[in-house]
Amino acid sequence: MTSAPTIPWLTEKELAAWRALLRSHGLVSNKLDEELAAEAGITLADYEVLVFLSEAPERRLRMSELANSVLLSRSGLTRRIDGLVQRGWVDRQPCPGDRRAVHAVLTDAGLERLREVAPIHLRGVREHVISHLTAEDLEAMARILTKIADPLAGGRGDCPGPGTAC
Amino acid sequence: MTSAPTIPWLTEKELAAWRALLRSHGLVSNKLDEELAAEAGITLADYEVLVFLSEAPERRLRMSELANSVLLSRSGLTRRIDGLVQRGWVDRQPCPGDRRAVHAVLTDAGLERLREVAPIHLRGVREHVISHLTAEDLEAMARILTKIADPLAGGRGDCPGPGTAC
DNA sequence: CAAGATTGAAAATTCAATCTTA
DNA sequence: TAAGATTGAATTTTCAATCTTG
Repeated sequence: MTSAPTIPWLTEKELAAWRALLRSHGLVSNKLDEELAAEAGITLADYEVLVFLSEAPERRLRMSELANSVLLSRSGLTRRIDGLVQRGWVDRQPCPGDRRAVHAVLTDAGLERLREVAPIHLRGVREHVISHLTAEDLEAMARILTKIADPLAGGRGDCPGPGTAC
Repeated sequence: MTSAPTIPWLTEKELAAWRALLRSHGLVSNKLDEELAAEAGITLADYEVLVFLSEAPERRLRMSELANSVLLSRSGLTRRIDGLVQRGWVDRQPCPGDRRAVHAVLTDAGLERLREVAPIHLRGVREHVISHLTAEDLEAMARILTKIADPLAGGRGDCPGPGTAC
C-alpha cells in the first residue's frame, strides 16, 4: 500500500460518539414534537419560543436575541412571532432606548398556555431522555455537551447577560 | 403554600443535561452545514444521504429505509433524491423482488464526490466536537446518547440488517 | 385492503432587498 | 454607513391524495 494522501479520518469511537449525538437528538426531537402536537396542539418550535421568553427578565427579549436562542434566522423568527402574536401568546413592543429594536413579550395568556403545555413536554423529556440515565450519566452528559457547545456560542455563553444594551 | 396540583418538573441537573443536548446539536449542525456549504458547495443534508448510501451493502438502500436513516419524511426524501439524481450522484433502480419499492444507489460519481467532500466535513467534526473531549468523554458520550436513542429506534437498532426483505 | 413511492398544495425557513433608526 | 427588523421570492419540508404492486 503506497502512502496515499493522508485523509484525516476519525476513529471508530470518535465516529460513534458523533453519530450518537445526531441520532439521539433527531429521534428525541421528532418524538417530543409529535407528542406535543398530538396532545397539546402546539409545535415544539413554538413551545421553545415561549420557554425562552418566560425565563427572560420581564418575560421579554429582543427579536435578534431570541432568534439566536432558538437557532433561527431573523426572518424566520419574525414569522414565528407573527403566529404567536395572532394566537395572543406574544406581544410586540418597541424597545425603549433603541427604536430600531423590537421586543417580543410573553403575554399573560402565553404564560398560561405555557403552564398548561409544560407538563406534557416535561413528561416526554423524562420518559425519553432522563429515565434511561443515572445521576452520573446526567452530570457527564451536561459536562461533555457543554464543552462542545460553549466554543460555538459566539465567544461568550448563551445568555444576553446584563451587558446587553437596552 | 397550599399543595398545588403536582407538576412533574425536572431538577436543575436534568434540565441542564437535556438543554445541553439541544444546544450542542444545534450549534454544531449549523456550523458544519455552513462550512460545508462554503467550502464544498454541498448541504449537510445531502452529504448525509451520500454517507448512508456509501455504507450500505452494494451502496444501495430502499427509499423508505433511507428516509428513516436521515430522519426525513418519505416525500421529503423523494425530493432530496431528485436533486442528487440530477447532479448524477445517485441513481434510482427498481428493487428486484418487490416492484413497489425503489432503490437509491450511489453512483461512482457520487462516491467520488463524497471522497472529495468528506475531509472537509471530518475536519469540522474533529475541530468542533472531538477536539474538546478526552477519550473517556467520547466513550461516555456514545454510551449515554445511545441509551437515549435506542429505545426510540422502533424497537431494533438502526441498520436494516440482513433480515430486511429484498 | 395495506405497503411503497410519488405528486400537488400548503406550511415553514432562508436569502436578498428594503426600510427605519443609531 | 451599519444595525435591527421586516417583506417578497425562492427553497425546503410536510400533509393529504394518488398510483402501483403485494
